[in-house]
Amino acid sequence: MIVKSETLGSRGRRTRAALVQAGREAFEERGYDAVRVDDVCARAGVSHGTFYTYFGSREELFREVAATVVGEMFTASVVGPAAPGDPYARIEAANLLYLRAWAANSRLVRMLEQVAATDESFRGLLLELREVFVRRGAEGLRRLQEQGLADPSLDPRLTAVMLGGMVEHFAHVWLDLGEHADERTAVATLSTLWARAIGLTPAPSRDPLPAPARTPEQAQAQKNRIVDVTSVSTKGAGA
Amino acid sequence: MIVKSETLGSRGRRTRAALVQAGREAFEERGYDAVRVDDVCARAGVSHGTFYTYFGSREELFREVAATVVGEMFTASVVGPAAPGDPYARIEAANLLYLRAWAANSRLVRMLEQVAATDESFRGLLLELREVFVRRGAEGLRRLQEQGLADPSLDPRLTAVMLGGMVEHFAHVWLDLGEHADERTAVATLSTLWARAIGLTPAPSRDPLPAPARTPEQAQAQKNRIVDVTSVSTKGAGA
Amino acid sequence: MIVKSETLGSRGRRTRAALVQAGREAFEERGYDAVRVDDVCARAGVSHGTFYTYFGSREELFREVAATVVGEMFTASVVGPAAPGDPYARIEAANLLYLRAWAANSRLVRMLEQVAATDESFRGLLLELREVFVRRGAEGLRRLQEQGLADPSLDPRLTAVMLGGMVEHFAHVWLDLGEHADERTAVATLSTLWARAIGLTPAPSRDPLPAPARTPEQAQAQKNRIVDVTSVSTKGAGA
Amino acid sequence: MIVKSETLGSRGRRTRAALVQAGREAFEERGYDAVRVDDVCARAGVSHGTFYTYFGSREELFREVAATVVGEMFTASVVGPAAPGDPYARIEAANLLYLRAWAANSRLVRMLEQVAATDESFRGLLLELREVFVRRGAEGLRRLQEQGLADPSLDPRLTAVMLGGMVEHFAHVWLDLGEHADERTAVATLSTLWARAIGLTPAPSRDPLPAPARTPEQAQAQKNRIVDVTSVSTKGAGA
DNA sequence: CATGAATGAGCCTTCATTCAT
DNA sequence: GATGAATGAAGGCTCATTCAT
Repeated sequence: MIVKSETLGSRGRRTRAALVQAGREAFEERGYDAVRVDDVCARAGVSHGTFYTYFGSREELFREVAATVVGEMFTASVVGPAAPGDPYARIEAANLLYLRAWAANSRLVRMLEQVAATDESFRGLLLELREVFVRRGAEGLRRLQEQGLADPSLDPRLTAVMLGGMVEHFAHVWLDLGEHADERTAVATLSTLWARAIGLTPAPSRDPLPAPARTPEQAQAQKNRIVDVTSVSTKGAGA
Repeated sequence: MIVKSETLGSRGRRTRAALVQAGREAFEERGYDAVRVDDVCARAGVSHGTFYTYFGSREELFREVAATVVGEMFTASVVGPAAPGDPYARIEAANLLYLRAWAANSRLVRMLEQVAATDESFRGLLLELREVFVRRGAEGLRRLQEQGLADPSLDPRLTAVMLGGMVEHFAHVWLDLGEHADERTAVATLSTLWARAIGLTPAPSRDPLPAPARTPEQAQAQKNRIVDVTSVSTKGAGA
Repeated sequence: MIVKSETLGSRGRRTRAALVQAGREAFEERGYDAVRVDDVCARAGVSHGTFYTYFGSREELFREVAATVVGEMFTASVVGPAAPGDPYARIEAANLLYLRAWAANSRLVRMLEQVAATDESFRGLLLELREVFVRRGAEGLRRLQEQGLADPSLDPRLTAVMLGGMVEHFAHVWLDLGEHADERTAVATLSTLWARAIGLTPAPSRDPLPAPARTPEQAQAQKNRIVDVTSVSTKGAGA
Repeated sequence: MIVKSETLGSRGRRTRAALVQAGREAFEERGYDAVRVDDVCARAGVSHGTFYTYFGSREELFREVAATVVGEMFTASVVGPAAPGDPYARIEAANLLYLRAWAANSRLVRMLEQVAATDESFRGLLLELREVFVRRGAEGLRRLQEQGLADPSLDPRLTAVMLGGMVEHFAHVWLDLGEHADERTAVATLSTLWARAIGLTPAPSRDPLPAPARTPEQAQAQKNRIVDVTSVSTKGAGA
């Protein structure tokens, strides 16, 4: 009889948490398929029978671990409301958080992708995770477009998928495949590429070019305009 | 007692090829860990025992399949020498090929990543694969920089890693996770983002400011055009 | 540390009874081997641990359930002392009770047989159960033989085993295997067969040859009547 | 991959047969639920992995064993066509065969009943087994009724179920529960009871009573007639 | 007395690998 | 070379039983 947290006394709660933690470590270290239920139990210091008091299978444990990780990533990646008004700085701040969220969980998210490829029931969690980041990126871009600071002809969602993917993928290459870079440079470069890619324009007040477009025609016109990234913070950027 | 093709008579050669092909299909359909040696044998129409005449293990078969796939991707992604002189068009052509190479092998490359995460000996193949694309992208960028067409402050390799990752990742999201997009739009958007991100400047002779598009067709056509980033300031972005 | 009822306070007595009842239901529904101690506990509304306060094992619980059932069968199958003097009517009354006793407990007695096949210690209970019915049947037959109403050459015990078995077995086939029959017809037929088989003779005073029935009702009524086997020769069938 | 006999070479055929035989013995000795796959393998002298080459589970093995046993019982219980013309002698012959068929397989048939109680898919086999015997008995009775040798008012099927059950049940009590009797006496008594129960009349030619009834009315009348079993062979009957 | 968490023996099943034919 | 039968290590899971609270 598998038990959820709500039902448990403090002893059970502790055991369950120990299994989740042990599972998380084991998955990170060995990969999904290589993890044996007994590995997890040994790590958690319980007998393998106990495992089945709390989870019906390794898969179920992974579901819990994955949900935990996804939750953490949501939390960790929220740009505080007091973010700087400077759009570039906001992009940079977001990229830093994004990269760090991935730094903490890259392996597990890859695992989630792997499991989702086979097991339909994990697909949902994965899509949920991606959706949050995509939506956040798309909304940020839309806001900039509305403020006339970004190319209005870009499809916000598609752009967010692509540029978000750039950050996500770099995190993987950087952390898991050993591509050499320091965090500062990485964030700066990612942010520069991102900002330029969306045609980020400096704030209107300092805009050396025509006033922000408001009509579709104007928007279209602006798409082909020069991007002034003069005031972008690129401290630390460099190879 | 693994046998390479060179040693074999035509019968053996055929059997071996059947196993590789069957393995490739099986891996694509079921994922690395779910593939059983028996699945492969059944698909290839040979008995269990025969498998071990040619391969020492499932892993060895996968190594062969992966090498084949990597080879195909190299071949498939080479931008013909008769590529258009227009830098943007070249970027677009490369992205199209890149995306298609992934369309054909996305699942298997993810699998390679998965196996590489655990098995050191696959790491090399994966890095090799990535390196080819990274180098190609970095060299392209360096050429543009040398021609004064791209921001010279960008680190070519790092930029190639990031922007290449963008394409690669998008291919995965698009094909494996069902993100909706048509190939044309995808390639156009990726290319626009890429071109702008590196600060691509049009060849001096080209019209830097086409009149604003009015019709959808024009808009679409224009979307895939060169971005005029002539006046972009990149001071502070060091190489 | 098994506790019998005598030792217990009223709370314990209630818990124990709940377990026995729950066990009985569980055994009936799922069969001996499929019953888990947990099933019983859940059904009785007590925790695992509590079970072992009262019973040392599932087997011990079954022993108690079986004893209860056997006791009930004894009670239920006693033909009242005010039974009609008519021997056929007594046979019929006995068969009705017998059949009903089985209707109530067929599944559990089969289970007892099953357990007894493996576990020597249950053999006794089963034999006891059978013995009561056999003895009762044998004594009935002996009385009829003494009264000159039944074939004196039949071995009372062997005959009782066989004809009792006929009823017992029919109950099983009827209830457990879905052989179609209504109780009335079943009892009438069993009784007719039984009566004829032992060569039952009607009491001298009774009409040995009622006029042939014409209506269905009469036919039905007559079907359950005594068979006149007065002149049957049984030479050669020794006792 | 489970293998049926048809597909196998002689080696496989031998192994499979050994498993079936070993399973049969194991089931007989220990009972269904107590049999472990490994017991069977050890007895058959193969590794437990081999078991799964031929059967998917213990249940599947039992299905095969049960089918084999049922087949044997069919074969073993056929009364040869050259059976004596004397109805009683035929009854006796049939009972002897019936009893012996059960003597050989009593335990396994009880097991089949047990499994069928839980597993719907075994129900069919059990009912098939019973049906063959019931039908055979019912047809025998119907023939006697048509010949005016047995009570025509008896429902042939119901009677066959009951009297067949008597034999079947006795076999169990005798063999499995240790009721003491020698085969001769048992068969003689069963046959006498059976013959009398159906109102078996001697051949018409020697019938001391009215000519056989042909109309319903006559049939009904005859039901209450005396059974002359004078000429019945009861050799060996006696305690 | 009751609870429910923990235990671990025991059984089931899969599948990579070997090997005689 | 090919075959397919046999092997047994490796893991999964269940459930009766114990025990501290």
